[in-house]
Amino acid sequence: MGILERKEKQREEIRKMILEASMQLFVKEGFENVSIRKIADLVEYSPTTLYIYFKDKNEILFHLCEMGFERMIASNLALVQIENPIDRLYLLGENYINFGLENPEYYDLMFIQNAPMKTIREQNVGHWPNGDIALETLKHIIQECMDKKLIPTGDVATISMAVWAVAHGLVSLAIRQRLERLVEPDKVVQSMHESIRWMINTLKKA
Amino acid sequence: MGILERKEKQREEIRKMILEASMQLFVKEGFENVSIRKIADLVEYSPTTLYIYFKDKNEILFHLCEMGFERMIASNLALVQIENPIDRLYLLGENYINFGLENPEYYDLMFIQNAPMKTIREQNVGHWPNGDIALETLKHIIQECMDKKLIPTGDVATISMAVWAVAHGLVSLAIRQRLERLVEPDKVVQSMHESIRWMINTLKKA
DNA sequence: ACGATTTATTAACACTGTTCATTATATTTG
DNA sequence: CAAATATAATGAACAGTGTTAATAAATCGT
Repeated sequence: MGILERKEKQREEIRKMILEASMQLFVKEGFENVSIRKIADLVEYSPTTLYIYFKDKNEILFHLCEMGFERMIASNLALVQIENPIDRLYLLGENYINFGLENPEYYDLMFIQNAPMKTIREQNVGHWPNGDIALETLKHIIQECMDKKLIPTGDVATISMAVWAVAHGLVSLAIRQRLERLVEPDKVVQSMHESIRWMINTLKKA
Repeated sequence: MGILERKEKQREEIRKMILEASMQLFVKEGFENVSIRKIADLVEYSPTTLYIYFKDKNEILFHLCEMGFERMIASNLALVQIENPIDRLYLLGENYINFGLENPEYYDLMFIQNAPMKTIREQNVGHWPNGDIALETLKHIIQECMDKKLIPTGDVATISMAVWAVAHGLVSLAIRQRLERLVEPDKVVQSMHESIRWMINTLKKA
C-alpha cells in the first residue's frame, strides 16, 4: 500500500503547490485578480488541471480563507498570557481590528465573501476548521468573564455575537470606505479603537 | 433653447429607463446577475449604447444603491412620530436590521460592495446624497439623546459609529451566513434583535 | 508487454465589461 | 432645400472570466 500512500502524498503536494501559488497571487495582486488561469500560469499547469485537484475556484478560495484564519489565530497567541479575561477580550478586539486593517484582502475572504461558505455547505458538510476555532476563542473568553462575574450573565452565544458584531461592523465598514462618511478619514482608525474600548467598558459596567 | 431642454429631458428619460430595467433585473435575479448585456436586452438597446448614458457599470450600480437608500429612508418615515429619542433610536435599529434581512441584495450594494463608492470618488466629488441622509438621521438621534441627557455625552460621530457598527455587523454577518456558526440558524434573527436591544439598553444605563 | 487507470491538455462554451470604428439619425448652418 | 455637422446607436472585437467534454500522454497493475 506504499504506492497509494506516496500517490496521495504527491497529490497533496501538488494541491499545496497550487494553494501557495494562489496565495502568492492573492497577497500580491489582491482578491479580484486571482484567476484560475493566472494560478495555472504560475504553477505551470494547464487551467483545467487545477480542476483535478480542486472542485472549483470556491474551494481554492476556501483554503486561502483558512490560511487567513491561521494568521489571525497566530496573532492571538499572546492572549494566553493574560490572566484577566476582560483584558484578554480587549486585546482580542484590538487584534481583530488590526488584523482587518492590515490584511483587508484576507478579511474579505474570511468574513465578507460568499465563496468560502459555499464550499463549506457543499462538501465539508458544515465544517469550518479554523473559523470555528477563532469563534471558540471568543466564546471561551466571554464565558470566563461570566464565570468570574466580570460581566453580567447571559447567553454566551448572543453576547459573543454582539461583541463580534461591533468589531466586524467597524472593520468591514472601514475597509469598504463607509466610515469616512462619519468621521474624518484620518480619525477613522482612532475612532474604531475608541468604539471597541467603549463597548467593552459598558459591557463591564452593565 | 427649448430644444436643448427637451433633449436633456429625453436623455434623462432614457437614463431612467435603463435604471428601471437594471432594478427590475436586480430584484428578480440578484446583484450578481445584473450585466450590461442583460440590461441592454431588456431596454432593447445595444450594450454599447448604455455607455452613452452611463460612464460604466459602477455608475449604474451607484444609482441602484441610491434607490436602495430611498427605500430605507422611506421605511424610517414613521420615526418622526416618536418623541423619545431613545425609542426612536431603538426603532431605527430594528428597521435597519429588518431592511437588511428583507433586502439583502440592496444591503449588499449600500454597505458592502465597493462599486458605488468607486463612482462617488471618481465623479461625484465625494457626494453621496441618500447615503449621507441616512447617516444624518442616526447622528441626529444620537445628538438628541445626548441633549436630553438620556445617554452619556461624548463625540457624536464616534458613538454613532459604534451603534452603526453593531447593526451593520449583525446584518452583514447574517446575510453572509456567518452567524449560523455561533447560534442555531433558526435563532439568528432573534439573537440579532436581542443584541441591538442589549446595545441600546447598555448605552442608556452607561 | 498490454490493458486500465490516472493525469494533463487542447478546444470550446457561454459569459463578462469595455472600446473603436462605422453607420444611421437628427440638427444646424449656408 | 441641401450640405455639413453634431448626436445617437451599433457591430465587431479585445481581453478577460469559470468551467466542461473530448482527447492525448503518462503511469500503474497484472
